[in-house]
Amino acid sequence: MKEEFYTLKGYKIKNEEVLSSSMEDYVEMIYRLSEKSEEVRVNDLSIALNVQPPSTTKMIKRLAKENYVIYERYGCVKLTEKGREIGSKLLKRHKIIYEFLQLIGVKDNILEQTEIIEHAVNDEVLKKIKELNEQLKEGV
Amino acid sequence: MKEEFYTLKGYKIKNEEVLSSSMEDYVEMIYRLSEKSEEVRVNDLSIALNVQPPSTTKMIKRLAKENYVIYERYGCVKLTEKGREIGSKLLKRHKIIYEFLQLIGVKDNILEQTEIIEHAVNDEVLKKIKELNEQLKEGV
DNA sequence: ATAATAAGTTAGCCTAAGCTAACATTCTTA
DNA sequence: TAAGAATGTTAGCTTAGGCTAACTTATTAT
Repeated sequence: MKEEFYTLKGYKIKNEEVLSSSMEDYVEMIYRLSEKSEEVRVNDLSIALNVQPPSTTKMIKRLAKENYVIYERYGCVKLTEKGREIGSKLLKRHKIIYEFLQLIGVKDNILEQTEIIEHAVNDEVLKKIKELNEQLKEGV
Repeated sequence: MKEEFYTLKGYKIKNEEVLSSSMEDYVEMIYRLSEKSEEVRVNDLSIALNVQPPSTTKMIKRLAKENYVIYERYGCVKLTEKGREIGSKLLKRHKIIYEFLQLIGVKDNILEQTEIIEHAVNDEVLKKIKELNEQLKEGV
């Protein structure tokens, strides 16, 4: 089997990935915020993601067009069933990566590293890391 | 300490990262190719990275401007000292991630996953994963 | 030595995802 | 209930990093 290298962008295109990293960030955060307050608004999201409101508006529109959220101007953001499923999956993924980093002894910027790495792992890798976490916890 | 979330792009900006993921891909590949043939040309790189030649030309110019490579039109690409150091580091990083994925039993698309994940880990995480690899190899 | 081919460059387009400035809407409170 | 504050939207800019089409330069083979 020939080795095939791609630039990162190349993989994105090649995989016709459903959600971009940014989209994932927004969906994951909407999911988080939904757990606390029924009302998720553009402003909350912007603050939570350290982004300016126009960026959020733009992304929300896109997510709405692709049926991850329901939204109407000046209203509040609600995940669709599809969005909720993905959000839940993304949050689990986040927690697994976070735990992994803790278990291997990473000390600095764990949250930041989690946020960066989580977008990079596919289902199989995530599953293996999850199993590894269990092993690491046993062998305390 | 307050939790701070950023979108991926947010981290990129925040960290004023020296090399973007794409730049890393190019430098790493130039380094790889340099190991085999003294002559690294735009075309070789384009093929190796699955990218069209104009993309390579553009990136090479950028890398030259930022002193990672030396290049003159229609010539061949050479890493500077700085570029070589980084290339070597990137290649090591690649190998560590690749080995990690093998060790935890990932079977599908290991190379692709490596290429994606490698850009996401910082020095500390890499060090911890490297140590973990050693442990995992011991406990065969 | 010239014609054909291969390699490289330039110009200009596209998309994603940020941003600011300016405007619109909604909420709050005197 | 009207004014001011807060929130949200629109328009349009920016940058990175792809792409194609068209052109230029270099190499190879007759």
